[in-house]
Amino acid sequence: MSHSTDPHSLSAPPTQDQLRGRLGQAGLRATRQRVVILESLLTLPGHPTAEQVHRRVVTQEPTISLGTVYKALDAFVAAGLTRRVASAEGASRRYDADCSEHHHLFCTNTQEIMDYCDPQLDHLIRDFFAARGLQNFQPHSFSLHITGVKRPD
Amino acid sequence: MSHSTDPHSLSAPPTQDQLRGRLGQAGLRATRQRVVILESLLTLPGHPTAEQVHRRVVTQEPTISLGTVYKALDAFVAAGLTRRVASAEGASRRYDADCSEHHHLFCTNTQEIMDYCDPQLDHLIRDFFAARGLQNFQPHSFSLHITGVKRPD
DNA sequence: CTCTCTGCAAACTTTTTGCAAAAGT
DNA sequence: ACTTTTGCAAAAAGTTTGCAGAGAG
Repeated sequence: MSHSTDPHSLSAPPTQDQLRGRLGQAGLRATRQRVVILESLLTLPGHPTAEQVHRRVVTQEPTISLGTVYKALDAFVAAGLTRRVASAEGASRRYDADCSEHHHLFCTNTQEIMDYCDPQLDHLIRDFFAARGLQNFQPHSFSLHITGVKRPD
Repeated sequence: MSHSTDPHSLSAPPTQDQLRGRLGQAGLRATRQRVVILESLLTLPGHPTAEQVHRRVVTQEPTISLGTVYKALDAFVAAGLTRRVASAEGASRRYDADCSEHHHLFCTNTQEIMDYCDPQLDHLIRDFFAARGLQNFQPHSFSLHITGVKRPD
């Protein structure tokens, strides 16, 4: 993607300590379970469901329960570490470790949801609404949902 | 909303015949149930859940079952009469009778989802992507999700 | 040591499915 | 008449909750 950044593929995988740090900063206890859950969220492609996070996480922490994943994800969302992404076709809830403003590419073939960051686009949209104004609505944030098909690279 | 049009409030309520026509064109049999379901979708404010459609529809057709509402909505979506709207905070699926391209205003106070049509905005976005191009993605349609708060009129 | 978090299981909500009877074309 | 659709009820899928015991700070 020429002008976009993908938060999942940019940086080296976060260390245990970085993950613990993020949890601590958010006021959450850094349990083994939460560390692997947060790690999964950061490394799993797209916007996984609780189920997908659980499947990934049981390989590292075999006794972890799906309920714990739900509770941890709720805690992350409440703490602002993570956000819920409206799921594309009404399936399960999806979570995104990236809280910065970004947009989504939704592929109708593979059902994948990819992040798309583009400050220039953000700027364009903000300017548009700054100039135009909505009569009875005060916009706060924008997220563009782009439907289409992934091209073979 | 100064420059937008709301498909739910624009026109006079559709007649039975118009509803039947729409169903027929879509290749669906015009049963009593489907007529009232489609009517509810068109007149209900926002983007109702199957549950909400059912609650509305049982007043006119008391024996209609929730399962029928689900099946009818699925049929509408398959036929292109209706589309699913990604629900805001992971609640139930929501449906929208309007298939034309439009955007959504989501109020964080009332949890309402309002339609927002703006050809100028569409144009702006299309131009932007026409000029820029995405490397491995062929965009097809765009929908802007605007989060904010409703202002008292 | 204290308080939060986990694991488990049960409850709940939402959606899907199967099938016989009813209704539409 | 022929098929699709309905209604019902049961099952599946997804999510939440309560509580006793384990683990973090």
